[in-house]
Amino acid sequence: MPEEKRQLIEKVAIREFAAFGYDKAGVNRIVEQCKIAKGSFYQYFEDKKDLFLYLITRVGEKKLKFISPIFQNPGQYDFFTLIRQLFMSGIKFAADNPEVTLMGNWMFKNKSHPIYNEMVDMGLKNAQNIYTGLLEQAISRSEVRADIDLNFVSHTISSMNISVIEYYFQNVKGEEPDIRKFDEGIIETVDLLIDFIKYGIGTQKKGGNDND
Amino acid sequence: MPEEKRQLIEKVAIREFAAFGYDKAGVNRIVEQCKIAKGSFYQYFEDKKDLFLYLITRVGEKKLKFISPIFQNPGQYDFFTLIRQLFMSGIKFAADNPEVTLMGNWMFKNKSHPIYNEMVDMGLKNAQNIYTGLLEQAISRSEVRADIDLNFVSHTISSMNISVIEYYFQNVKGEEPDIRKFDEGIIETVDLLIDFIKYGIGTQKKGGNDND
Amino acid sequence: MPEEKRQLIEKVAIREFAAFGYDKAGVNRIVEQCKIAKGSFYQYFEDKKDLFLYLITRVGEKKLKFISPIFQNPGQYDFFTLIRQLFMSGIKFAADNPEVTLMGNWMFKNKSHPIYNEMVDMGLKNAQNIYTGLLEQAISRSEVRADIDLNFVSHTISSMNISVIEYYFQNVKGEEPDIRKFDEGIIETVDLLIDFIKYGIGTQKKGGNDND
Amino acid sequence: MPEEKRQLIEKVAIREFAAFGYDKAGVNRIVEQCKIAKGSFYQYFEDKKDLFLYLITRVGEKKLKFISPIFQNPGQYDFFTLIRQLFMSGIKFAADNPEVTLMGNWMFKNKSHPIYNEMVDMGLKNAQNIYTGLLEQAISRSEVRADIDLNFVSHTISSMNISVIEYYFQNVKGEEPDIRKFDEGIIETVDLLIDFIKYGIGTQKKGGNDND
DNA sequence: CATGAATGAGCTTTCATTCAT
DNA sequence: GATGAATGAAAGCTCATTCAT
Repeated sequence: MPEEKRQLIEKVAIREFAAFGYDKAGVNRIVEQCKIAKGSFYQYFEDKKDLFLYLITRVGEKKLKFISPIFQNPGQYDFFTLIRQLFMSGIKFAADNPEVTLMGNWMFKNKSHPIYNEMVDMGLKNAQNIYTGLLEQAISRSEVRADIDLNFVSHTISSMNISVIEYYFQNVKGEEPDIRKFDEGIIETVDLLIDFIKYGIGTQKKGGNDND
Repeated sequence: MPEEKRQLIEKVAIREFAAFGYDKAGVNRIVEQCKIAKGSFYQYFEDKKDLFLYLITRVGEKKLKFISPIFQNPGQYDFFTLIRQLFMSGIKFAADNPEVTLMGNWMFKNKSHPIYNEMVDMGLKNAQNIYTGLLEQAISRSEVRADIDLNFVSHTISSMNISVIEYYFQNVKGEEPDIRKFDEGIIETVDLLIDFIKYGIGTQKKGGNDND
Repeated sequence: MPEEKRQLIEKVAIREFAAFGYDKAGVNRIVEQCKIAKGSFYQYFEDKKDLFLYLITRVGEKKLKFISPIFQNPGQYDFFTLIRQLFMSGIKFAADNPEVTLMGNWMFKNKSHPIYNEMVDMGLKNAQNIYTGLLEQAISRSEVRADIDLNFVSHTISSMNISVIEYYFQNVKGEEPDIRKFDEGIIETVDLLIDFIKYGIGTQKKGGNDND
Repeated sequence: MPEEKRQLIEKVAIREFAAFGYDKAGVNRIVEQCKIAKGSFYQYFEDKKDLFLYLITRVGEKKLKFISPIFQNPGQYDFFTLIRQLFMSGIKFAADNPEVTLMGNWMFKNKSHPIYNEMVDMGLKNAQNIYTGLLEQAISRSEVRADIDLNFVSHTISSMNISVIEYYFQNVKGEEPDIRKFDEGIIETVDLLIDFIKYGIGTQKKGGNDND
């Protein structure tokens, strides 16, 4: 399969899955937009499922490459700075690749869909695992309270990651694409969220350990 | 429509929508499981959409009735106690009505689906609005920091609500239904989450205002 | 079946058949509008066909009664005066009973429909037969040329009868129901048609018999 | 779509629409008779409506091509000769293409059907317009009386055109297809009709011009 | 390898008719 | 007699997948 055609199919198919979700996405529409024959499509990909899993894999790689610079010197940042950077690049990635993001979010939100299990069987890690690792490190460095449930907190932070991206999509939809304006607004929002994660939203200081 | 049959259809249809989502849910499967004729179904409901919206309405009513005791004396609890109770009864409701919950969550996670707009056109409120109101009150009482973005925080707490329910479903799926065990585990989890929301997960006290 | 209910069903059913034709007419809609039970309907009538044929019969009787005065002294009028009167009362009947007329016209225009044969098997005469009789008499009185094909001319005049009614329906649709205006316009139109039938539309006199 | 199959579908579908009308015509029956899969049908045509409108267009073209020679030298014939030729070729066309004709007549007789408007929106002319133009010309040439209602007469002649074709179908149905016999009989019938239109059927000459 | 016509099980929905109450 | 819930065949249409060319 020539590189050019592969990229075309990828682009069109991601848009399709992003717009309709896995079930309602149509092979017909994809091949029509790509102006390739249906038969050709089935020579490149076994079936719709194969295409989807291929794309999910590629998307994962792409996103990982996008955020990997953050992990080059993992020791030099504290946990909250790290996840701030992760959230920021997550949103930057979403802004640059909205369709890719929508597709990824669809998968995240449809973990009961049969195809989700097929995905995990392929060995794809999801973001949650990353947070679990970072949290363990942060606890060992005393940056994070030790009395948390690791799995639960990583799951929750993961949800917040998706949540903030969706919030962004909902609130900037239709606005003029002033990049600076976007940056300012979203930096503020992420900072609020990190603040939220770090300190909560209560006015009282935490429990009895304030006086220690 | 006799009460008995209405309940049967309701139960079967909720399971269907929960398992497959709106689009992939099949009227065929529903009538087969109910052992009623296809024609009978269409005497009870105009179409698939009608059934879905009817169920969503019923589910909303049911859930509202379930959590309404919390709002009987809204003044006597502080914000964090209130949302703790909301989360708790949300999870209790989810545990008692897993399919109903899955169906509700499907709707929550598919706000771009055409049927979502039809639902809001019917006047159904979603959970987020509740949080916005509670947060405003909490800020006026100085229970919550005033420098938060109301919409964003209510959106995030709403997501956490769903998130914790999903976490619960994933982690107790398959286990024996030992109610006591569940209660203990989930109380702990919710408390952790409320703690999370209230104080964050950082070991440091918030900013400079500790010394004020 | 009480008289009151019979008349209601008749009225509603005629409107239904007029609006949708035999095939698309719905028993559901009829019983809904009549506010009678479906079961009751099938106690009055064997099936949809039975209802239709009953109505067609009644309509035929009604129309015959309406135009019968014309035939009380058939000898006193010449052929063209008679059919002028027939056309006139046909249109008057159509104006007074538009739905009945539409239903009758549907049957006239769907002679290839299976139900048409069932109708003729019941022994219902159609208008064409009337014209055949009148034409025979007119020829014997030398009011009409003898070199015509009886069946063909009666068929054609019959078509014209329907045609003028349809023309009327199309051209007065939406106008205010000023009866006088209607009468004037339609009298003129019928006179033109009778003129048409009597003398044709050519400017030349017929053939060589002008010089006789 | 291969020519062979296109012709098969066309033929079968025209027969179906001719026999049952638009609403009762069944895609199922069509594909069964063509021995093609249902899916194939829907690759050729968007839906039933698309098929019908395609056929009506084709039929219109076919008929227009059939009668177009008549209009090559429109000036050389008087009005009555022209419509005689139109009627004659109309019947000839009907004899050669009975199903096509039945389908066209169905449309003519169902002007209140929703699909009729879709047809006129496509820009298809109906026969009536042709007669209006010819009549205007004929009046200016003093071949036709000037005191007629143009719309009404063209509408009536149009009806007669359909009427004569139906008369023909009814009276030759079942007879052996002796072309010569047909020709003789139908020529006679059309001549009678033209005579009818030209001079009417009265024995008296028209109005005051008898004494000229 | 490329093509796109062919496939057919599956979908949602309709409606005349029946029959137990 | 009255009722209306129950019926199920049949309709129009979709779409992932196959395969002969």
